[in-house]
Amino acid sequence: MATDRAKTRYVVLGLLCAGPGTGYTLKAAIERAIGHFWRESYGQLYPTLNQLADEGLAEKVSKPSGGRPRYEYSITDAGREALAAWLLEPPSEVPVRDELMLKVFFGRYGALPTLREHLQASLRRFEATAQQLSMAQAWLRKEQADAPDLPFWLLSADRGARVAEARAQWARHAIEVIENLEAQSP
Amino acid sequence: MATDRAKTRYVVLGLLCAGPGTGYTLKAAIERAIGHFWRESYGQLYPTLNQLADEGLAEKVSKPSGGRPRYEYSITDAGREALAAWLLEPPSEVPVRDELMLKVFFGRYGALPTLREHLQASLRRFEATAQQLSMAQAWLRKEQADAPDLPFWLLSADRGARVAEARAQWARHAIEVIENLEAQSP
DNA sequence: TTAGTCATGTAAATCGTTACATGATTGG
DNA sequence: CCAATCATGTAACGATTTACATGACTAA
Repeated sequence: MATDRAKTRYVVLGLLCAGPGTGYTLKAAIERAIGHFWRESYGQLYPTLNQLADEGLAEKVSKPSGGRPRYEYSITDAGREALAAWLLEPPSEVPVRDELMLKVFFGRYGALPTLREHLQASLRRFEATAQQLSMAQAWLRKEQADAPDLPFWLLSADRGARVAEARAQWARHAIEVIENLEAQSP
Repeated sequence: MATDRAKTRYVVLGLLCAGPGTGYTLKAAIERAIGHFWRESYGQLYPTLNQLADEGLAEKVSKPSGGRPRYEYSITDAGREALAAWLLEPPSEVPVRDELMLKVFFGRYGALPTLREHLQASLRRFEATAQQLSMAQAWLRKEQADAPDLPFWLLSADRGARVAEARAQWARHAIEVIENLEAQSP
């Protein structure tokens, strides 16, 4: 019974709107398209797919490729309705849990050089994300120019890029602050 | 056995470094000080406190106030060591799961006015957070001017303010985009 | 007197990751 | 032939939330 805290269902239904797919291809699609704000594991994905099929929100069709078992899922009308209903509900707040920030906040009880290294590693990741999402936007504008989903896809990439850029700027500032602290104390 | 994916332990240990507290006051401190990047429930907090006491990382002392039971916890040397050891480890990546973004990404399958309302509600929250954290920084500089933790506290508030500001700017842009789409289609 | 705050916990349910288990196909 | 990729799943464990249960103190 659709516990409804489980959002995996809607991720799957949303992606199936763009066309049928297997557990494997959906996993790849999640990483590629929404990986900057959502992730799923196979352990979550495969049971959810079977559950959606049981509930009639998706249709499961065996499409073996070679000797390999393969199940393709497509969305049903009931599935589209379930997705639309969920889209109407106000989104729940982000459950924020950022371990880097914890280590910054409690920074005084650790070693400054280590903290700086954590920050530098994070900065590299933030920069990579920001750049990757900027490129994604350019690619979308060029290659998906007439997809009806385009504005929504652009918006999500844009949000990712902006947040990553803000995080990167903050990290640069933080590294400076820590370096100053390092210089002041032996 | 310190499963070590459980970060609640370190949140508690870190806060106890600033002085002893009860489960209730720690919950309040988490919300006030690190609520913009971390949250805990009582269901997590109280068992963790007892566990830390069992392991000798915190000391539990009964301090009833009136007829009311009350347990004050303080950090031990072993607790400080455990915190310091954890601070050395590289932070794990943020497990990102942002429901608003999911609703934006799948926006085409829902109603535009509803999406706009979700965005407007989120914008208000982002603006509130940004403003609140800016004020927190000013307050910290004034009232905690000589706390040795000051730079670390400022850094975390700064990160929250920057990210919230970036999100707010994005939300304003997103609302515009959705309004344009609404104007274009009946 | 009543609402709000202070205060501590447990139990059930669920959510989610990680590790395990297996094996075919494809490109170099 | 070997590594990477395609492909599906389960089991165990652990993390986390939510609801429940209880009750004293305090200020308006």
